[in-house]
Amino acid sequence: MDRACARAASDRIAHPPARAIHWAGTPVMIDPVLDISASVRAAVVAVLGAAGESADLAIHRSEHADYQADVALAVARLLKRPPKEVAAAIVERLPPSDVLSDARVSGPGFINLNCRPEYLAMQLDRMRADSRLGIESALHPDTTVVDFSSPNLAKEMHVGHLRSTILGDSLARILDCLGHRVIRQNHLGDWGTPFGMLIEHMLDEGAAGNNDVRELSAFYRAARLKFDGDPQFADRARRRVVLLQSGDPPTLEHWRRLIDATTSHIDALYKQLHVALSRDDIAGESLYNPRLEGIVGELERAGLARSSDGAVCVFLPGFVSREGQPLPLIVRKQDGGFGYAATDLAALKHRLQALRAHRVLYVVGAPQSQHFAMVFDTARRAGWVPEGARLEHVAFGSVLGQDGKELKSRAGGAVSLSALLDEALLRARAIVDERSSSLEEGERARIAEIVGIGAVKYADLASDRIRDYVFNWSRMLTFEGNTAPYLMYAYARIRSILRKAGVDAATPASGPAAVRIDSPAERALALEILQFPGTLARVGETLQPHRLCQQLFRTATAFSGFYDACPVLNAEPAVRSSRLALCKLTARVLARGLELLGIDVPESM
RNA sequence: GCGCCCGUAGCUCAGUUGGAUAGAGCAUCAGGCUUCGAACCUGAGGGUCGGGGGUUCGAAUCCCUCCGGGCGCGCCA
Repeated sequence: MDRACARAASDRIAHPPARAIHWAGTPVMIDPVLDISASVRAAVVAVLGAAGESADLAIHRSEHADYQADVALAVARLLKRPPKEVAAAIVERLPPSDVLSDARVSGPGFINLNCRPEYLAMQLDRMRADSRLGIESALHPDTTVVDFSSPNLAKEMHVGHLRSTILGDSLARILDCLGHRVIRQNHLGDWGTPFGMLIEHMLDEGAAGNNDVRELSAFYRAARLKFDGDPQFADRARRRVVLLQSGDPPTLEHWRRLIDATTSHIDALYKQLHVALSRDDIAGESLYNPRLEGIVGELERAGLARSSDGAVCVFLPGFVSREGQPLPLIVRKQDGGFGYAATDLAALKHRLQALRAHRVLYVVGAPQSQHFAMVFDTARRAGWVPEGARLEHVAFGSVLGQDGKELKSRAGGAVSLSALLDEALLRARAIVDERSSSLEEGERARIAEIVGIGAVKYADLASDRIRDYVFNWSRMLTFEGNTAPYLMYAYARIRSILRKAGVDAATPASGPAAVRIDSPAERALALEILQFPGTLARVGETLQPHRLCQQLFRTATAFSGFYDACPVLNAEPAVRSSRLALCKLTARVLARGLELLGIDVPESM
């Protein structure tokens, strides 16, 4: 288990376990590992003495029991006794418990642990009564900056932006849910040499079209061709950059027109994608322009940066170039202009000092890992990074085509994001029309939107982000296995049951304990549901939303098994109300989990 | 050349930071709808975890080495 849970577990030895449910954001310890740890810890201390206080209990889910503890194997060597004997001694010393029904030694020294059904039911009831579903709020909330999406000015968003946008949105939601103060930063690429080129081309052509970014994209390509082929134009473009950077009013006016066109384009896409990014979150490269001079000066005075071949560079130990020479981080170019290293350094300093961030996340592709390693290292050496602050490059793999080669926008082969989403909607609509032909037109359209967008996002989030991603329609829109539609279908079936039973779906439960755990299918579902808060806490540390996807998939699978084995509506009254409560709790977990991934759920489909 | 990442079933992927016989989905085969939604469920076959060493009671996981693939490595961002 994660560090937070381990800490909470040891607290429970010192203080009597609080059984009361706490409301309004105070921690509700749901995860059975916490209570199991307390019992096992007591037994281990009884066997080992003080050394047992710090021993790793290694409690986790098991195929052979509800949970297993591997602590005996780990500590056997310290005691110079056979692991099986140590395990038996620990089992012997387990205190009487309302948590565990049985514990036995197995294999070379594993301790298999089963929970009492009444205990699982009680934990579920506590979770049901909690509007936060047992998700603990961080005891020491961090201010966390999440830098993600980062489209470019005057260019259409394409598949290459998809991962950063979706991953960043999900991580921001999750960290926010865990009680941290999240500051979203959309590092819009709105500054640099391309804009001199664009504005110069605008002036040549008399206009830059209207506010349609698709036109602007063509405009961009035309300007680029001219820039590459016409040295005189290239010179004018470079001079225009200087005018832009020095704040020349007519130049700025044209630049703002580009900004307006771009923001209306990306706003529409964010809305369609259900990504929580607004204009207020835009902190583009231009924002840092006035500070670049000062940043470079500061680095020079600190002895970190020095002149090299006419540029100003930071040289860091451990970074070596192709020729074996020290590898520079170029903060100021030969021509006096500032590169993206300077901008990133200024942005980082701003986030640490003005925004007072404890944690800064960069949701940016893996190819830039060396760049960020150098930027972070420089910031530390400059003394900008407070003790304990974390700078993390949340790296992800490249988007590849079917041929396994990287999709590159400059090659002209990149699929535009809006075209991609349009196709996702069309394909989802065809499936919904076929499967849910009895529903009305408007209803089918709404479902197709939820399913289509959700499928695309989930396909991206469900695989480990560090791996390369092969862009593949059938992968995105296959509705089987670990996919959004599978989870949505489980949710829709629950909602159907709840509608028939007249149960309100969204609100926390009130009243006395109602859940009973009798059958194996109920137990399996209960154990998955109770994993939810701990999984979220873990994702908050590892920044791997695919672990949340995995957990939701296991929960939905367990529900399908339960659905198959356990009739709800026709069961006898006590069983019926218990199973209804289990259904409703499952629905809330699925809906909340998907919400944290930025994905909507349909009430029917 | 140096550095980082990846390599797991025919395909697409997990593997809870070192634990039991390496798990899912797709595909294949065999079953299950007069009962809450079959976009579902149950079962079967399918593996030298890229190769080889090492550490360990115990390795897909940690270390070394080799092979294969990708990316980065001075003025684009």
